[in-house]
Amino acid sequence: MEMGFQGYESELHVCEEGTVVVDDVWKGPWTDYEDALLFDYVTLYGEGRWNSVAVNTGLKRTGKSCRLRWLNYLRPNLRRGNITLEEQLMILKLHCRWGNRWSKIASQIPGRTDNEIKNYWRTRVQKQAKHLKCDVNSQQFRDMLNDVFIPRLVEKINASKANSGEMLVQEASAGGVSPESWDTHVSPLSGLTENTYSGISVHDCIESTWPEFEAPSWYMDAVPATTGPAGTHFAEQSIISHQSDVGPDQSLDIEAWNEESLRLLSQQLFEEY
DNA sequence: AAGGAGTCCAACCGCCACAAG
DNA sequence: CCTTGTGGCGGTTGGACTCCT
Repeated sequence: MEMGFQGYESELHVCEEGTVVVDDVWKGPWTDYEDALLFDYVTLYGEGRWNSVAVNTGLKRTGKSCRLRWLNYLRPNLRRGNITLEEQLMILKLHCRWGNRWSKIASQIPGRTDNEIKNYWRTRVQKQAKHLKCDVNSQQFRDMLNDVFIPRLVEKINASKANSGEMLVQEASAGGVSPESWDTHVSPLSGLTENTYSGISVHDCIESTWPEFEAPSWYMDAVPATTGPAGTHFAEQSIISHQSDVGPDQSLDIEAWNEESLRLLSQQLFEEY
């Protein structure tokens, strides 16, 4: 063995099922041994110099592969499980600001990886756009996010907070339309036509593909379920360019992360708009 | 029960930026 | 400057899993 990382000299010699060897480099799923080896090494010597990690441990993986495995799977403080409502809210808001800059978005959501957020966006959010037959990067879809999805998320979060007696998250000021103000925001956005959505009911779309966004009563009242958003009213607003960086990063200390800090960060995000 | 469709996610790929020589 | 090595990032893919008919 090349530079045997102590304790593992005799273990890394069998290529497990599913692993492919190309030019003496293993590809495919990581084995428990590889994980343990990488974890122990990085814990001992720290992150960085990933090609050295591969060489010094004897792992037949590329440095890139080691880095990815560490960041997306082995790194401590990774948060597992479903994306919470608060996290969904932050993803939507931060994507409005930064676009597909997944690592930057991930840096604001402790415990989540850029890969997770990217996957979430593709499987959940892009699906919405697809069902609505509009481009996920289009102004129309961003308006939908800001006017329908985000306010609804805030509503859901507040409902759950209210039940537990916690402080409420501020109503989205990012163009969010309250039930009371709905009729006063008569400003149909250009492009929001019957044709754009091909007659698909936004409500039906949301219901079928994104259950968390169970439509609130004010939305149901305003949007005819059979015709979709055409002819309905959306608050006119300026969408902050996803290219524009606003203020310094406000990363949280991962070590100190908890539900409360995430909630506070969510509030900060609203106040910035 | 079977198999086809849809979903999710880990892992890889290609490109780019940057630093060192 | 140019080349090379490395790390980081976003996009894509393939397989496992779940759901539906």
